[in-house]
Amino acid sequence: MARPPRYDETQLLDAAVRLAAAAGPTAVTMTAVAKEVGAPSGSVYHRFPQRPALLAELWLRTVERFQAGWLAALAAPGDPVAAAAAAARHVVAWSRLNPREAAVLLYGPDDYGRADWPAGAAERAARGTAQVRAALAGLTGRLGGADPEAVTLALVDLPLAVVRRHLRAGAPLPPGAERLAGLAATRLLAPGADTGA
Amino acid sequence: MARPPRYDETQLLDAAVRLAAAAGPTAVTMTAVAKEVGAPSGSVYHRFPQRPALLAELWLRTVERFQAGWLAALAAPGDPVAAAAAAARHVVAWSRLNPREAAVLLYGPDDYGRADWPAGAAERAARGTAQVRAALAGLTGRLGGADPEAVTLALVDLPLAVVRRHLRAGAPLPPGAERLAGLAATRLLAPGADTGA
DNA sequence: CATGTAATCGAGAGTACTCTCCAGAATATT
DNA sequence: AATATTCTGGAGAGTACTCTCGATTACATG
Repeated sequence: MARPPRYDETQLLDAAVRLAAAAGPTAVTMTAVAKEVGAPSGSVYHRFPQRPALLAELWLRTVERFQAGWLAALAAPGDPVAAAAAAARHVVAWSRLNPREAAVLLYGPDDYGRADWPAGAAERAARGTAQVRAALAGLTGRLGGADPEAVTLALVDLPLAVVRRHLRAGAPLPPGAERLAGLAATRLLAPGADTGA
Repeated sequence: MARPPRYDETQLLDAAVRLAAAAGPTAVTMTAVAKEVGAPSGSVYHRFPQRPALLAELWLRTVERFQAGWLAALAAPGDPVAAAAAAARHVVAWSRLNPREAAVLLYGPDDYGRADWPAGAAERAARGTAQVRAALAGLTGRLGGADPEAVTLALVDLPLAVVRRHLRAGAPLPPGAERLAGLAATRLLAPGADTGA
């Protein structure tokens, strides 16, 4: 018994992703989102009571979509080094398929105003990072005493580094990017040489 | 024959670095810089006619300080892999010594409003990146046909990745960070396995 | 068709920032 | 001491954005 929505949450968040990818988190103003979808600003406030709520949802939706595939890639049984390489390659492959969402992730939650997020959002973010931490710890164990710093680097930060400059420039990823990320992860975690302590 | 300056450029830029490191480029407003040094806003405009001029100088001064040491580390004669590792380690060591300036570099020039920079600034930035590109090309040659993508990754993006999450969190770098960056660069560029093409 | 409900629409108040302008203050030189 | 010169200090106009609020619209149900 109600008027049907004309601008739904998904539509507004998609617009926010475009804005953030093009010009960074600060470009995601309520006014800009409204203009992007052709709505008056009041309609945006109907979905998201304040700007921090929109930014939180923008960040969380994106990061959760990303993590789902990453965790799946990492969960592959068998050789842990191969699983690590698969996860590293996944980061690049996902970025290639979703360049705008990947560009969102090049910034950190603080850049999306985490300090002002509504109550539930902080916990949702914590759950996500806890999952990632657990997965990293699990792999560290399977690798038999590797440096946790090296593991985090190989599986998360390094593949993002492969992708970063291209995404920032709005350029397509080079053909060998997945392979480079996988190779770097493999070499970094391969047994036989100590990875520090 | 003039009144002595009370707020000089260096002082204002140092304040800008603190603000940018603490809360990102957008926190560097003219008002905030003025408040940080205890001056009225007019005094800031006396040194920098517009905000983009201040942001440009903030970026360029920081990046040039960084590049000087990096280029020196890379220029070491002898084994190119060792030179690469030295450059990678340098990135981490410099970040450890200058965490606030390093935090500035975690963002890109676009985040500092490059599109609005005054005339000379764009050229200064271009000169810097040209030097870096030349150095990277030189090392690629000395390595004998390595993948340029891999070289850039090993010497620049990867060490920044080692350092990024800690700097963003405002946390000190872990003790083994230099070693990890050097190790990763060495393994990535070591001869004997193909690095893609 | 009448009614209830959720959504839209847009004007406008409040706030923060950029930038202008100019009177006055502090020095070096003559 | 007078003068020229550079800088400070602060008020205020213009602009962009956040958020509020009430009137209005469109649909589902009985």
